[in-house]
Amino acid sequence: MGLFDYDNSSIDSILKYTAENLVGRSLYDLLEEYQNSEYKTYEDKKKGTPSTITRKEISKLSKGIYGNLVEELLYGINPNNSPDPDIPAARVEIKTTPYRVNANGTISAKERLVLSMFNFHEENLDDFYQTHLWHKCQNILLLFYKYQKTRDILNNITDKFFLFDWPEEDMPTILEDYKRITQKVLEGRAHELSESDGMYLSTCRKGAGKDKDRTTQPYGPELANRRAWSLKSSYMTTLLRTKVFSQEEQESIARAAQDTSKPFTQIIEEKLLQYRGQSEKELCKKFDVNFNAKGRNSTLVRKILGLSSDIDSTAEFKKANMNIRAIRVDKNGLPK
DNA sequence: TATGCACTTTCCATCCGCTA
DNA sequence: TAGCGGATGGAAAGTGCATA
Repeated sequence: MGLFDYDNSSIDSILKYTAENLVGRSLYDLLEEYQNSEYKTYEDKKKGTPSTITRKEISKLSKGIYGNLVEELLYGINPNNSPDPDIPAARVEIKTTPYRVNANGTISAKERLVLSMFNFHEENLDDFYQTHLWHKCQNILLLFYKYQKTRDILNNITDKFFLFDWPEEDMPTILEDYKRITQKVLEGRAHELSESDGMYLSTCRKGAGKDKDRTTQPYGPELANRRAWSLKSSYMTTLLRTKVFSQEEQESIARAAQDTSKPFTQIIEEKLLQYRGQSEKELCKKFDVNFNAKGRNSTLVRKILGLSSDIDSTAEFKKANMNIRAIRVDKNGLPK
């Protein structure tokens, strides 16, 4: 399937397109395809009119860069903060969210999933199915990527996707959570809301901290922190473990995380050998390392291994009793 | 049983881009 | 330009488990 080659009114088409065009690919791959395409938006592709707009660079420092880039590069949607779903015709909201692999090999959600802002004045406080939240997030296309602290985010690969359409068996709990939360607002206690109000559905704080970003509430005089609807990280973790990743996949991930069958040096050597034939200079360029800088070798090795700069203190290296400085890449990019 | 460590959860803070 | 929405990063506290 080519870029933007999906039917934006069909959930099945969107899922098929996602499976074929996103899973297993990095944002660098997507960016390359996007740059080579004459169409820059879904609308232009449908009209058959090559785009004339120049793509606006999104800062690498932007916190929402991953989600914004996926929407822009893969689905041809310009980043926005509309209260409507990202793909209105199919009522699909796209959310990217990280998961992490724990030291014991289990999978957890890195974070709660923030759904949409909770406007105390405008939100429907009686009927969940009449809320802005439901309007926007009825169908959520969850795109999961593995969280890696220091890795260049453009190298992240989306490895799983899941259409979250509010599982029937979870709805009684979610509706109870909704009641508990809205009851507080109806009683003028929006300022007392907490993430622990719900089992699955909750509200998390938004905006600046301290007293800098408080808002009024409809039934009480006290200013309350701005809040957003969210699915709790514990619920997201359960979702990952029961519905997103199969038992087999989890066992495989756990085995890989706990694989002690190979000496650590061998694992490292195998990683470095992927870059056989590339010079150190080429590798420095590829991994954005200053070729002329002191200590470039260790920086390069760290980047190749996708490990943090405080690597010498990480559990893996402690376990292996190794020091990164002992690893060298020669002028041909081979481990020595 | 006390202690330390790893993991999990909760909360706070901040940033960036878009819109009115 | 202020406010809003979407997102990430990190600190602190709670919990469970292994070990001495």
